[in-house]
Amino acid sequence: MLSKKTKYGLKALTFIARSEGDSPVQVGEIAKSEQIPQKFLEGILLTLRKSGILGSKKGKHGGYYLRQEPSEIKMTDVMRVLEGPIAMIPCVSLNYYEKCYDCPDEHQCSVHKLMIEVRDNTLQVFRNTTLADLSGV
Amino acid sequence: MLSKKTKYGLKALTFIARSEGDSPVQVGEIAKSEQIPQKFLEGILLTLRKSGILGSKKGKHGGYYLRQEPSEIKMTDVMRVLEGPIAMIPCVSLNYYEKCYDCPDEHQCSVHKLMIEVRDNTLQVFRNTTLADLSGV
DNA sequence: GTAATCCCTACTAAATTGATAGGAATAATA
DNA sequence: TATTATTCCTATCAATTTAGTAGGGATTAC
Repeated sequence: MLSKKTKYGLKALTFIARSEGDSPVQVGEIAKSEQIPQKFLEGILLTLRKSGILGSKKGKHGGYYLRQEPSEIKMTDVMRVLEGPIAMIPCVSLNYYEKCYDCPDEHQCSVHKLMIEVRDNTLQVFRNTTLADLSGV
Repeated sequence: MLSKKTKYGLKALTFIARSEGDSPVQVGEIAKSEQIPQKFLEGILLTLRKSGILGSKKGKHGGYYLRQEPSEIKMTDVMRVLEGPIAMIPCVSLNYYEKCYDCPDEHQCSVHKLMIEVRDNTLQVFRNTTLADLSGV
């Protein structure tokens, strides 16, 4: 299941991409428009900022803005920040690999083989999709 | 993340497929060989039996067996029984559709569009993979 | 009748999720 | 300088899910 965090994060990014203006976009504005609990969204945008996807401006008239063009922001990066590893199981994760304690030889593991395929297909989608595709910008 | 339940279930099915003999395969045998807690595995195999993928024989010399040839057992069915919906979000689920309470028009939702693509790609993998592919039988 | 096996229910500890609360730090502006 | 609006940070919490354990009933082979 996609977490609410990821869902809200994607919606917020889309909203920001569509609000391309001079001034940054405020959390309250996004929260209200997308029906997301504001305090929850605050934390999500903070995560996105710390990961380098968003920039922020503090204080009055502050808010968030994209650090790159929407067409440069790939879903692989966004999803890894929000949802974590793309692989469904650590033993096939490119970025968070971990051996299965119960698997003597993973090249003979049926689950491993299947999950490699799922991962590759999902990766292909995320690599070929940018925020521009999501937001229509 | 793939649950342990699903991982164990897939390994057990693979084991049973590879043990094609006259007599059914016993839980204890699978648990020992695949390093799965036996009581936990019992419940998983029960689920697979109730869903019609496995058959069982009770009593002494009892155990579990496949109801179809491995090449007839599709991953779509297995995954739905073990892991639940294949879609990452209910609003793109074919079998467990649910509207997002916060989404006025899902055809304009960026998350929706992305998750449809992921779902289609994952479905393609599961539709084209059978237990025979997993077990090499 | 005994032993082995599946079947079923109930329980539990730990982790995760989806928040909420309160306030510190910062910046614009009157 | 004081006020206000905003991001930033930490802590807490309730509900749910996950992974597993426990105990015993029902059924079958021998």
